[in-house]
Amino acid sequence: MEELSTEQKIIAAARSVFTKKGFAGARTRDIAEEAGINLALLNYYFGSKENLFKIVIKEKFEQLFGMISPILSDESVPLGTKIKTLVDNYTKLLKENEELPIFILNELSVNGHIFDELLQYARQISQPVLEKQLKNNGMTLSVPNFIMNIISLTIFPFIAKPLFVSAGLITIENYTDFLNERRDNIPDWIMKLSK
Amino acid sequence: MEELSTEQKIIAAARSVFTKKGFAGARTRDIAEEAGINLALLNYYFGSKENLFKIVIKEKFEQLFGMISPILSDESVPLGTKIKTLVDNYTKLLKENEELPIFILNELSVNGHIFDELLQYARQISQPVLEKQLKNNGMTLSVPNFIMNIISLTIFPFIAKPLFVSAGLITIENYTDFLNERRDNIPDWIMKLSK
DNA sequence: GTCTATAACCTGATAGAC
DNA sequence: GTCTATCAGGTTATAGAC
Repeated sequence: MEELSTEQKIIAAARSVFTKKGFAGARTRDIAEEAGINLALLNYYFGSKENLFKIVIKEKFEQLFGMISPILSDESVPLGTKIKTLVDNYTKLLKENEELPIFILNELSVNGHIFDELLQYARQISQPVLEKQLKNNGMTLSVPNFIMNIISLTIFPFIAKPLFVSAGLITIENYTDFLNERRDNIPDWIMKLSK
Repeated sequence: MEELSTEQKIIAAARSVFTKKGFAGARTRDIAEEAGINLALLNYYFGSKENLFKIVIKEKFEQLFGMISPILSDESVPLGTKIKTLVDNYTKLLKENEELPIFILNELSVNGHIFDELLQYARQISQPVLEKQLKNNGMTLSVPNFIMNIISLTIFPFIAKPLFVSAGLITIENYTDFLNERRDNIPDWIMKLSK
């Protein structure tokens, strides 16, 4: 077990605080404290709150959306496998990072300008491969709808957790089971509603 | 056209600023300015930023989630009509209030404690009516999955708009058409994947 | 009720010692 | 590199005149 460098300790703390509180709600003091270092040191290494934030948001954005294009664009993988891989990977990722989607999507909505550089170099999803596969499987759905359906059904239940729990629809103890059950069902659902 | 009272002008401005920036990112100065009044007056009427926020968040929460239970609980309405009503109402509401879902869901995640009182009195969704209707329609899906599927497919596309646009999947000009097309398709999709 | 002025506090960032 | 101390600026909230 290796000790983290000071720089890495700060980034780790920044990940934790920023994803929980958002940019505006996070305080550099809290990050410093969680990193076990002094506030001055944070500025020594990263110069400003915004610089540190950009490092974290870039990382998290990539973590959340970086997998879509590689998985969907591979021509040699059958459509059914792609769906299953995407749903499985997201469910695993989000179980371990519950605040991730709401963090990214909220910052995208509130501080969209911070993403300008980031999105400029973002992999654009290539549609022709998927289009062909959908057609070959006798499916009439458009590619954007196909992708939207997968990630809506998979990601939204994580975002809506506090709501569903408080509405009495699912208990907090059963929520993981609920998500696992959905993970196993979504691929079939997607095939059904793509025809 | 009636003039708004000062109190109402402040609330209107608070709605606008809070939903765009979130609690932490919003400044009372901006709210006062947008209301066309002085900062002191805001505190004269509402005492604190948090008090004003509670009024707005309660209103918005109700606007976003208040419709679910009344629509779904009415025993005399056929299942297909319920789905269509829910999807239509949400699409209309969110077209006019794009930041609404991310605002509520983010505050729920970041400042959950503010909702404590609010959720205490929240209508719990009664499941027996829906359960019966699902069964009578030969459907095997559980009620929580049924509700989750409807609101995932309907609400998430609004939240994911900046993402889909920047990924080059849909242009900003075509997004409204995309949402309208989905609104018309989702009821069929829901029926399909509930069997 | 509404304003100006200011208090009280908080937060990001820096100076300077070690 | 790391710390303590502090600055500079911003933000919420209030005092007090009108």
